[in-house]
Amino acid sequence: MFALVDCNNFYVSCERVFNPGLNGRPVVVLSNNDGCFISRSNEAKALGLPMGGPAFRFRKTLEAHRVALYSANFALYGDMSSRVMNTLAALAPSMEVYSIDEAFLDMTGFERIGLETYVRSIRHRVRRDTGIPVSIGLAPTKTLAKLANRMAKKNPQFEGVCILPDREAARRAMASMEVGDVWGIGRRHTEFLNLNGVRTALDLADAPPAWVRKHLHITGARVQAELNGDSCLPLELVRPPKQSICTSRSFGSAVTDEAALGQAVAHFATKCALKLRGEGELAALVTVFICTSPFEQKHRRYYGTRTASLLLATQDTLAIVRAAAAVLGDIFKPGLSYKKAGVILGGLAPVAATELRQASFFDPEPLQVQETSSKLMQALDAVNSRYGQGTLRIAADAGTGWKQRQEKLSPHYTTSWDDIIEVRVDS
DNA sequence: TCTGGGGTCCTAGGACCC
DNA sequence: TCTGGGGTCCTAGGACCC
Repeated sequence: MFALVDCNNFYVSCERVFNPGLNGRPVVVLSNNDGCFISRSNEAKALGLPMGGPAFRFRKTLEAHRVALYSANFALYGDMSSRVMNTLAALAPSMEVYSIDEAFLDMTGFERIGLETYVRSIRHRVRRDTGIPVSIGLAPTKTLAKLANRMAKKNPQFEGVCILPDREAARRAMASMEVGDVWGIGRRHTEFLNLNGVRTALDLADAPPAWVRKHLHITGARVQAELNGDSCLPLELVRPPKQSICTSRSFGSAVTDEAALGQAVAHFATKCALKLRGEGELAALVTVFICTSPFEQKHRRYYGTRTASLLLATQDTLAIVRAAAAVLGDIFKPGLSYKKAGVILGGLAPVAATELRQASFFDPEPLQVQETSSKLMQALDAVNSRYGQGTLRIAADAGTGWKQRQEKLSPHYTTSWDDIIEVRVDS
C-alpha cells in the first residue's frame, strides 16, 4: 500500500504557522512579481479566487473581503518542507519526496497495527511537530493514492484521511471523479477523452487498453493500469540526478536596455552555476532565452533562444556567465520591451566522472587553470554561504537594471537571524 | 499598469554509423 | 531488374507534473 501525504494549501499554511492571526481569514500567496495566485486558503477558494488567476483582475474581491496577500517566500517554504519531510521520514520504512509539499510512503506491513489508526497518527504528528496540516490518501497504487488523497481533501467528513483498500472501493471512488482530475491526465487529454465519451476516472479504467495505448501513449497506458490496481510506478527512493538546471524570472517592469538585460542574464547564470555546484554536476550546454510579454496585443511576441556548447564541461561561474553573455549578444534585438529572461544549463554530468572527461583538442585552458577555477569557486561559495548570497559576486552581476516586484514578503522566519530580530523589534 | 518558475518524459524525424 | 539490417544521437514539439 502507498500513502500519499499532501500538505493542505501549503504556502498559505507556512505563513499561518508564523502568523496565527491569519487562521480563519482568506489568505493568498502570489507568484514572483506578485502576479498570480499560487496558493489559496479554503476561505480564499470560497471567494472564487482561481489557482493561477492574475491578482490585478480580482482587486475588488481582494479588497472587499480584506484578503491577506503574501509575496512568495520560497526560502521559508523550502525550509518548512524539509521539516515536514524529516518528520515523515521517521514514520515509514521508505519514502519518496515527490514535490515541495507531497511525499509517498511505503505502508507495507502496517496492516497489523491497523492502517487507518496509523495514518491518522502520522497526520497528527506532522501537525504537532511542524504546524502544517496534511491530508493522506492510501491505496494499492500511486495513482489511486493520489485519487484517494483528493477524496480526503474534497470531503470534510473523511477528516483528512481516505483509504481505498480494494477494487470495489477504488471503483466507487473513480465513478465520482472526473477524468481530468486523475494524476497524469492534463488539459489536452481531458478534452480528447471527453470528446470520446470518457468522462470519469472509471470510464478511463474501463476503456479498451489498446485504444488508450494508441492515443494516450505509454504514459496514459500506465495511468490506466494503475487505476485498475496494477502498480507500474515504484517508489523512487533516491532522487535521480537532474538533467537540466534553469533560472528564469519575469521583470517587474519591461527591460529595453541591452546592458540591463545582460545584468539579469549574468545574475541568472550565476544562480544556475551555484545550483550546479550544489548538485555536484558539470554542464556542457548553456541556453539563454529572452522574451517579450505574451499578453501584449499590439506587437508580435518575440521569443529568442539559443544554446552554446562549452568546449569542456564546467561548473565555473565565470565560464558560464561568459558563455551566457555571448549567447545573449546573438539573440538580443534592439527596440523590444523584454518581460522575461532565463538561463538553462544542460548536458549535465557528475563531477565524480571528471577524470574520464574527454579533453578538447582546442581547449585553451590547461588543467592547472581548471584547478584554480575550482578553488576560486570554493572560496566564492564559502564567503557567500557565510555572509549571504551576493556578498561576493562578479562585476557583470552587480547591476540593478532589472527588478522584480515583491511588496508583501513575509520574514524568512526559519532561515535568517536578521529577520527574526526584525520581528522582535516590530512587535 | 498589472498575468510564475522549474522540471520530466515521450514521440517522431533527421542524420549519422557499420 | 534489382538496393539490408540494426543501431545511436540529437532536436523539436507536445504533454504532463507541482
